[in-house]
Amino acid sequence: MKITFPDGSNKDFETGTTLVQVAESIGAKLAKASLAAELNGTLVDMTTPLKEEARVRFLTFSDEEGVDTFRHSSSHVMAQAVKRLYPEAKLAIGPPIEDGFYYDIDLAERISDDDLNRIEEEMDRIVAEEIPFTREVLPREEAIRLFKELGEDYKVEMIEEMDEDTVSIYRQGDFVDMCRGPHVPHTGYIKSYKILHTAGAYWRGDEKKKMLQRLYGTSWFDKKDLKAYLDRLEEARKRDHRRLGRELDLFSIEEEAGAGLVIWHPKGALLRTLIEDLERKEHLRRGYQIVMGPQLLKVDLWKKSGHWDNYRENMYFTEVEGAQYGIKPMNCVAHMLIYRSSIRSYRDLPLRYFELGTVHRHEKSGVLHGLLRVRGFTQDDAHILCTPEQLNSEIRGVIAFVRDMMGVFGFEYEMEISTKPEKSIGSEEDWERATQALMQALKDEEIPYKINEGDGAFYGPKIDVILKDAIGRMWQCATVQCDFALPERFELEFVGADGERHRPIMLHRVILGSIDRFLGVLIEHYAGAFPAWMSPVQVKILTITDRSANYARSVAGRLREEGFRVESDLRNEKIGYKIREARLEKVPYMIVLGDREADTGTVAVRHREDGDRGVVPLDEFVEGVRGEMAPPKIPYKEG
RNA sequence: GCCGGGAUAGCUCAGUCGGUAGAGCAACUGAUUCGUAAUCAGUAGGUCGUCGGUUCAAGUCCGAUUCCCGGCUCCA
Repeated sequence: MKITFPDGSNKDFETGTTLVQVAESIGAKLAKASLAAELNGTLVDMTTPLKEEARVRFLTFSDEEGVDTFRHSSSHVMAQAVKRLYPEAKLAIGPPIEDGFYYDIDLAERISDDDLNRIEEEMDRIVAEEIPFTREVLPREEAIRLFKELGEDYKVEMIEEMDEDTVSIYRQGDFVDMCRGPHVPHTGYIKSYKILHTAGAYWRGDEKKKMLQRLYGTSWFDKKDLKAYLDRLEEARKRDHRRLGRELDLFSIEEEAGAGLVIWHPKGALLRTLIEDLERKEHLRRGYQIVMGPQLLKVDLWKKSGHWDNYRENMYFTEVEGAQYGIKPMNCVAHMLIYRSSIRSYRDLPLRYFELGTVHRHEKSGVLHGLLRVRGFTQDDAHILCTPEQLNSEIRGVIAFVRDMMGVFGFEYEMEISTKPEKSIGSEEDWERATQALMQALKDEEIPYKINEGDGAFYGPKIDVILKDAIGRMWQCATVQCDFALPERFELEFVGADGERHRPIMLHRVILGSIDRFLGVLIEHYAGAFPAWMSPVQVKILTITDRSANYARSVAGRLREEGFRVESDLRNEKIGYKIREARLEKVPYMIVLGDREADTGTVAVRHREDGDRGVVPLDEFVEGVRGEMAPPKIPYKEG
């Protein structure tokens, strides 16, 4: 029986040889590292005996499938430990996820953090026992009977909904789980793991269904990798924007003021202003017009826009002299009124209305999260009204804009297109054309994307841009949405070249999204060490002794004249202490001034990254850093 | 909103069995005038998230509530 390997080589084996034995014949190292294998394109266990000639690829922890297999087996080991300690526990699902795995368990008793240690101890025993994972294939009915006997109601429910005639199950000792597999050969593989925390999770992700207990864990082939991962989590904790926001005195969110309402302190407000100034400048360059709408609009207008019917739950309302008003959750309505305020010709289009609009949304209490999920935030929002012919180039303009802005901050991002959902308005052709326009725009700009079928807004498809925070959570920032509904509801029109009235198409788009959320991600991205142009304090002047105070004041004055943002530390403290504090504040440039510098009109420059840069004349320092102190110039070609 | 955990000085945290509140850092005061990540000494700082209950006595036990943390659902 001939077995062929990925490099094209092949070898003969007797029928019935297992994959483990095949791997061993190649090398003990490979056999030890192989977690599963791909047999003629299908994932199988290493214990699988071979019947006929085949192509084989061994999967180790450096293959994605190998990692998934390993973590999936880890979740089974954890589940077995749980079942040993809590025989009445019912198992739901236990898949691998990025960097780990989880298992959802239905158990009346609450699993506390102390219990996690007990579960880990039980897992240690299971690992030491090196229990083999064995696969069986049962007829569907028999599998249902088995899991009914075991009281595993969730497994029964899943099998009953499956189409297949047979079901594969895996056993490890007295533990049985329904599972597609594959698994590692035995439990002894799972040596480097940790149960991280518990959480609630709805059965099947449906908030109407029962809340189960989810145990999150992580596991690695190597002890070193586990430690590296736990260290990485610790590092991420240090760059958490909520922690840095307090340490750098950027913002606060206070119980007294209300949940999800951000209070920007001077340094944070300055940071925000710098970003907003850049945005205004870039929008004007790209043919947007800056507009501003009110914070409250009458309820009738929200009824007309559809928000009353579709978004009321998320809105705040107030009453003034008997009239009902809604606080805006979006900026679009005022923009509609601006468009409608005069007769528009096709020659006027596209019209691009831009607003740094502060909106308020009533978010459920459990979802609030620092700056990343709040109840009041400012969007860099714009509504583009254009003809159907202009749609493609307008979308491309937005995509290019997103790319340019993300480039400024060095962000990696992912793009997704969300298509027509089940509940939607508008004609089939409109949807098709809009979706094609979005796809074509991404193709034209050579940006890869994935498709989220049926995830679009009810009024149109959208492109979403997703950024990651410090611990890998994904946050949506930029979005481009086609909207047919609002132009219709507000009866927007333009006079075409044919002299007839036509309906414009509207693009709703944000580039950074919520400025607040974006800054949260940005703080984590830079770990608080912002590039000089956006650092609230760009230069901190540190004196060696009181004697240098006057010289320090004159240097500070000169730098301020240059437009640099400067702070001075003239306290009677040792220089090491002042440097330490300035470092913790993550100020990009420190200038150390003592008698030597005062006598020669020089400054001793220290940078937060590379330390002491030596002594230079003040003018030389100014010219040397002028470029990085100014907001970046973004390359932009019109058209 | 749901599940679990939590809230003690500006920050990080300790506080035993219910018996009158503790540390380090920060702050303030004084001394020190110092050359690239923490000088020394002293002082002050708390309605223990809030409201209610049990008790002779509550930071500690019970209930409610607000907010926070980790997830789920939802989302910029």
